Amino acid sequence: MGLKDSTTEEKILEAAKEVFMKYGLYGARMQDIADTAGINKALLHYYFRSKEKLFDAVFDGALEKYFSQMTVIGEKSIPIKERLMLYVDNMFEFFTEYPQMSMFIIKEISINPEMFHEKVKHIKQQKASLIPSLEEAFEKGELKPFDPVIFMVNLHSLCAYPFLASPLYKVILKKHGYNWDIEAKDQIKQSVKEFISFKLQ
Amino acid sequence: MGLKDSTTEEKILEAAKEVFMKYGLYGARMQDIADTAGINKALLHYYFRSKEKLFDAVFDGALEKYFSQMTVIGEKSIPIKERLMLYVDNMFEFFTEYPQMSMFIIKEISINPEMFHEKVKHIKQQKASLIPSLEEAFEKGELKPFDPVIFMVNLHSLCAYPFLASPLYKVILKKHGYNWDIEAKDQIKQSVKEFISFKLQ
DNA sequence: AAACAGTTTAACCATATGGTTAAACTTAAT
DNA sequence: ATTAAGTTTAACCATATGGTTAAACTGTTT
Repeated sequence: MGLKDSTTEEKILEAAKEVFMKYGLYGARMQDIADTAGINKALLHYYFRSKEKLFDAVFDGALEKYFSQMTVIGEKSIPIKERLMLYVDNMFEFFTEYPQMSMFIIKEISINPEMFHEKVKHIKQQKASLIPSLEEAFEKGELKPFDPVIFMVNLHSLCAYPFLASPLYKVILKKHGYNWDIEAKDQIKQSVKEFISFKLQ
Repeated sequence: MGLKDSTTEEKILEAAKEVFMKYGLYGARMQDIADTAGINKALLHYYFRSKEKLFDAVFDGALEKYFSQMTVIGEKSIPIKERLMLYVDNMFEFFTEYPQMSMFIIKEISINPEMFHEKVKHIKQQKASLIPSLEEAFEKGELKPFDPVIFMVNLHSLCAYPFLASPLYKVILKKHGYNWDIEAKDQIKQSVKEFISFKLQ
């Protein structure tokens, strides 16, 4: 089996990403993927034995990329507040590049949680997290203590939701005279930083 | 055509809600809906002419319920800060009752934005919003001024995302010793209130 | 050039899918 | 009891769907 970067295999994976991310495992059609890749439908089965296997390749790739991103936490030498700001920058950059990724992952997990339970075991256990750094900062008195896990939930909410809901916001914000792609996204990033600055004062 | 509350029609709508919310328009199967409702597949077409019509009934209902909820903004006599806290309570209550609704609406809009553009015209234009009340509070000097639209985006992020991502959080928070259904949800609500309190000081 | 392995295609196959139809059933009005 | 209208069902239909197969094509090795 050609594990090398066959152009065909790449084309298939690219097309599969596009179609699976839009319609999900159930909603996606193999013919649609083949058409998008510009190849014969039988080739899909030649490179990936079945729809499920092809989906797994796409989903595993997404999961890996997503959790890698979420564990980019910067140098420990940098002050925690600055690291949090960089974290916000990273998240906005990531979600700008992959706006559908959160939706895809969350939706597929909600349809088939068992599968995720299986996969989460294979993901490198408990990767780097900002939580220990926050706790350290509490001890050193650099930050007023609060629950770091709940804080990270809030932080992710502020960063991820605008992208998740961007199909909605593109319509709604326009009514208020904002353009999502041009200014709104950056204004929101700025406001997230202000929001957490208040909390960190 | 029986527009009265026929038990069969209700059963169909209930089942359709369940299946469409889980799999979306493309992914849902009419047979699945019929089985869930415990009726014959042909009955679906008797009450709703086609899959699309049935979907529309479900989606329109969801859209109506969603936008109604988002425009419950409380009495103008109540101070703005209290009204915002009540707004948070309302959102958490709403998302607890309909945890899949945000995902459903956003996902379907992202697949078919044109349809949403059509429907949004029929929704009562520009329903009640907290934004004018915020602006009024700025003028009266009750609040330090900030962009009220962007603030509402942040507020919705903080409230909606935890529910959207709950399939993920149910797994991830468990690793940190939190149980989503028992305490985490309430702790997050509390933290959202603190978060916006900082901003409003 | 012959042999060979890897790749691609067209033609299939069985089943699933959205939808239709005509007949059977139910219920209330005459 | 008969009629009529609304409701429900089983049996179909055409097409879409995931998947298979055997043959054809391509490039490399001998």
